[in-house]
Amino acid sequence: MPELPEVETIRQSLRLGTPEQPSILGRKIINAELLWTRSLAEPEPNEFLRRISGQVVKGVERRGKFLTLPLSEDWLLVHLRMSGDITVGAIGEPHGTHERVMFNLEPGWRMAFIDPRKFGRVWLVSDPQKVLGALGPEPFDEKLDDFRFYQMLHSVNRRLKPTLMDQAFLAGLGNIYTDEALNRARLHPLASTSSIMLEDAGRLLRAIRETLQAAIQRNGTSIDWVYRGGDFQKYLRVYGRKDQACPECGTPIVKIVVGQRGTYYCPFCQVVPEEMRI
DNA sequence: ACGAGCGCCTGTCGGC
DNA sequence: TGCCGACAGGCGCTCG
Repeated sequence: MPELPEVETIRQSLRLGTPEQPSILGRKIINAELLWTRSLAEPEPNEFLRRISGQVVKGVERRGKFLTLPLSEDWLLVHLRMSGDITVGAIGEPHGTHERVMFNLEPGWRMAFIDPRKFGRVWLVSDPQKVLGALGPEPFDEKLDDFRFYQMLHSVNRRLKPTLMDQAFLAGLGNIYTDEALNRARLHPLASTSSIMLEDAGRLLRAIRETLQAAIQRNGTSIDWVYRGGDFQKYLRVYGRKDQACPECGTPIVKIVVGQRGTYYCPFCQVVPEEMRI
């Protein structure tokens, strides 16, 4: 499920609460339960359980695809990877099937880290930079302007899509929104970063921001059994739409593999890069 | 510096 | 119906 818009949606629901559940802000963590040990990245289980008990949730923030919760003493960091989710419910309600870490909160609530595929990870650290330090800029960072983005693209020499998905380059894009943004910007996923003109870079940056903003407004994308309640899947232009008409020109969407990931694009709007033509 | 391949996991779907 | 491979929103590692 989770790329930046889905993590942002979860962040907002945890921070503000919903009609069914309260905000976790200001709540004390009575204790935690580790139901799948490998979901914990660090510290060791015993230290984790001891250290987290009694800490208060001071904030609910996000950095890239990480959920970052400042606690009274440490930082609780969560990465949902492919199938993670976080829910809040009343203590005493029946347990769900894929709960991996449970946080019991005062008074009578619990926050569950749920993760069917078990790829997600939780950290409890005093210095979040230890985990987040290598991340690239946030897509909405005001200091990130067209020229700076152009410079970034020219500081590497690789294919556009793997570059945009590299969290050290830019934090937050995953497989879906990269394809969507590239389509919006009319750029081919295999185009070389060094072939990008300043105008292309500006268009791509705007496309990334518009795509993410629209997805956040729809509460993210829900596909298959990994369901969060968002409905941006109704507005996807290319992702998962092989052989269907491009919303811009009607040309059937093509699926290829780039960096081992399914990649969808319009062969008419997103022109095959110069260097790949024979 | 970059890309391919693989491991980590469970669930779903399409084809036979 | 049942089985089996392909595939899935991510990322870290090794090896060329």
